[in-house]
Amino acid sequence: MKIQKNYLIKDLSLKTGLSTDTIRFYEKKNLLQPTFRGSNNYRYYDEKTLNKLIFIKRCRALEISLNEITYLLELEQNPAQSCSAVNKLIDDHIQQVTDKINELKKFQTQLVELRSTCNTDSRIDDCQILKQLEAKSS
Amino acid sequence: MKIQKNYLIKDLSLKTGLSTDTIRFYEKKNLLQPTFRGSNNYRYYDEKTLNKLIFIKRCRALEISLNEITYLLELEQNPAQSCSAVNKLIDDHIQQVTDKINELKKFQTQLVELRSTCNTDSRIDDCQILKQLEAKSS
DNA sequence: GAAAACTATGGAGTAACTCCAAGGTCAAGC
DNA sequence: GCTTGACCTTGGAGTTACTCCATAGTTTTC
Repeated sequence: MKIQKNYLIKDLSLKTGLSTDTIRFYEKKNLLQPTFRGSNNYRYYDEKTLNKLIFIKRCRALEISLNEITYLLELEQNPAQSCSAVNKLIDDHIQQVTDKINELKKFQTQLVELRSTCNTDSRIDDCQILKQLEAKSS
Repeated sequence: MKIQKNYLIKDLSLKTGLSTDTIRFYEKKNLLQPTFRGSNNYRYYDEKTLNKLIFIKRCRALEISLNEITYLLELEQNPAQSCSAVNKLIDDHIQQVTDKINELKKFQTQLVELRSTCNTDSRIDDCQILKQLEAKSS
């Protein structure tokens, strides 16, 4: 026999490290609902919602978007299905992260090269960095 | 003797590849102003603004923020000053990019590891990916 | 019985745009 | 002269994932 605990929003906040604002924001985005509202209109939550929030937090820590999380939560509703969709989502996300890393590395290279063209002693009107960023229309 | 050309916003758009919406947006953000307004209230620009837009576009291509660009444009107003502030801005920006790359690499590693725990044949309720993202409260 | 600590709602602000609607202007073709 | 199309204007909403604030009601603590 399991004892059903009810949590106020602050309890969830303390247990998850997410702010109450964030939890209410997730509700507005339809990621979760309070189990019920008290007569004072306060939100009350159960253990399941706590676990859901922990799930969301772990996903966010991997930069998985709220839309992607919504999709994962939907998938969890069909326990008998193959988890290929989960795998695909993670694969896609890995690809996104990889693409972003490559893009940033390109910027990094260009920036370092740009930076190397100037030394601190120059005057602004002689700054090679600014010169290179400016137009060479001819 | 230099011939002074006037451009409409569409001309700048075609020459820079930035949308007219973006150019108006930059104006709202105080990065630039039209040289004058016609009697029809149309914006007219000169060559200097065109060059400024090219400058902004090149900075944006390196993910330099509009705030940082504003600062660079201010620095250009003082040609006699040392360009150490420019160097510092670029150095800081390189650091930001580097930090972001490292963060993403961490995500990448964690995601690849997470992904490796599951194969496509599993059922959702047996999916190791979801299991690991869920709470282990005990 | 008052103050502190909680709850609620709604709205604004962040970054850098993009898209849209409603309406005015201008040049070309007939 | 008139229509058509391609411009131009402004203002506001939508995107992502929150965060912060004001205002107001409730509950707990001293």
